[in-house]
Amino acid sequence: MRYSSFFIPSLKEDPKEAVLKSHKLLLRAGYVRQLSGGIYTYLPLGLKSLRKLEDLIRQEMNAAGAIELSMPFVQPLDLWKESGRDEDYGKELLRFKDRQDRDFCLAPTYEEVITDLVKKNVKSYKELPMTLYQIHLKFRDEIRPRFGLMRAKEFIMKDAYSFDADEAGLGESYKKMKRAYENIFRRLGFDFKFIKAEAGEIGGNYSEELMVFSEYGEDKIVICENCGYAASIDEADSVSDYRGPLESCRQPKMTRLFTPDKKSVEEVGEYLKIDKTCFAKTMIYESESGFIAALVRGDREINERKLKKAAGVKNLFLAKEADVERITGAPCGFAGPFGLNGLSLIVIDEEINNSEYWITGANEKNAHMANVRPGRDFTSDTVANIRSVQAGDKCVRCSGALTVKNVIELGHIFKLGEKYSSILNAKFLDEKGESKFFAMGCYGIGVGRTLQTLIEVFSDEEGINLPISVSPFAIAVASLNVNDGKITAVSEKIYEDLTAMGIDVIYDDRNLSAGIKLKDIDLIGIPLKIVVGNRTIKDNKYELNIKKGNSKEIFEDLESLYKRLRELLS
RNA sequence: CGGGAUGUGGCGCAGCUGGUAGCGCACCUGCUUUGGGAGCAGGGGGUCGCACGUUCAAAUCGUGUCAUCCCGACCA
Repeated sequence: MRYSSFFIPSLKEDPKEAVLKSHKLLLRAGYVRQLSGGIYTYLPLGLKSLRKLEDLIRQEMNAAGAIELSMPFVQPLDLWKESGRDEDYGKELLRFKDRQDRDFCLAPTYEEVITDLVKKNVKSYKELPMTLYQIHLKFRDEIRPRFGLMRAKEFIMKDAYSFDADEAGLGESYKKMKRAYENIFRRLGFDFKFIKAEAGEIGGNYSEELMVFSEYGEDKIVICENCGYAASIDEADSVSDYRGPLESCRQPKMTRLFTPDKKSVEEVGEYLKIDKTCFAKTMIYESESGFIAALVRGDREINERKLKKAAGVKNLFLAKEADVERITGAPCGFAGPFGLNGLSLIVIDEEINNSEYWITGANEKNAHMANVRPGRDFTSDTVANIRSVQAGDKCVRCSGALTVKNVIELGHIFKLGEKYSSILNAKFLDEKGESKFFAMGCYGIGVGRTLQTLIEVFSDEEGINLPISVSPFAIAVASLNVNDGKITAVSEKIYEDLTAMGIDVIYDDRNLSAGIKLKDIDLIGIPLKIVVGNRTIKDNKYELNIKKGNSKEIFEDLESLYKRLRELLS
């Protein structure tokens, strides 16, 4: 491909709408452009890279015995009403009507359609097991799309669905897919880990998320380096062996402390010169079944997912200031667990229950209370683990020190069991002639998100630095002066030779200064480049640059250069 | 949906105590240049997001609205 006849609108400066490094690079290197919030055009360069990534995924899916198909992006809403997920998905499901006034939606996922398809076309156990997949668009009307392709409303996903005769078969299909995922992400060069997860809207009884480690990941997981325990921050457990703060706090009754304008644990702790771990933080939440007070140790964060579970509620958010004032009788920042009005539940963390004395808010302005004792000075309805694990906490399995790491979720695999087959009445006949529901699994990879994560993980100061298997071109040939006949002749020959060798090459034949061309090639992420300039002609030697490691190799003749290239590309 | 911020040529920004819309880059023409974002000369391009209001006069002040981005709940 000649650069001059391709379309690569690169940007010299960082676009202001991008925050994440990978998002800036996607835009600067001319891979994508945003049309509207969460909706993107893949430019030619981004598309080339995407296609290579898709092919790599396809290879592993096919190798695992999965069969590719393509399902419609626009789906009749009736199917979603039948499965009941019409309501489950809520506003994320984008609905509209056709000209006959029939209801349709854009596919946020494809369980309904695939189940319907298999139900109508697979009748016997002899055809099982079967795994079908596609690499296709999905649309979820996200509340807040962000970070480029990381969370887009319209996005590309590889989704696979397995159908088995029974639970044991499902286990086998699931294992195969998991292995395929491991191959894919290993080939891409990622540092990743599977962790157990909640099933979310998709449902089912068992699921694991594939997490890639990255400093800028939106999710956090907890890991024990000692025994290999790993779980999402919302699921992770840690030992509650904390036993009480200060000796001086052990008093027969509560003591009032004057804390003028000191609201946060941070401020009060500093003012009183007392460690944050001596405090019990009281937070007031609002839920569909009323107001809830939740207590954790002062240095900890409440994990709202855990709290939801412990309180048995679906919707949970921090109460408004006015409500807090009404319930506690004091401004925000001075809440304590006693004498609260209009509360439906008090949930305390295990650590709070384990220890005997705490400092809490006094439920009056500018005051806190010391020597507050669970059971004596206040009661709780539920004791549970509602705190987020923090680094240094002890592992529940081996008591090793836990670490918390940022990750990006790129894949999610589920054992669905009979969830969809039973709702949609999808049955086959087994060897005894009995009618049975299919045992299903489903397996997703966010393909666009994976592309951006590759860029997030593999880039340098100059620009994108993708592995050759997914970079838009394998090699660039830069002619540094297109007005010089000799340079052009050599460049053209190399370009033609490489093309004849079947190498995916981009030939920078633009009539621009050398600096611009070299910068552009580095920015857009071409792993290898051959530079043809004055020196090439003068010394009659050929120069190959390797982006990874920023190294340079010189060759006496083209044959030895090509030989080296074949090596690098094999 | 709640909280915060920003909308000015293609991109990045200045102008915002009201009074002729500006800079850098990019773009077009010519000449010179070509090993890391070239030089000179000339040139084109903006109803200042949109609407209404205040005013003799609005990019500038007010109200509303839309869009984009950031923080939260959701998720590949």
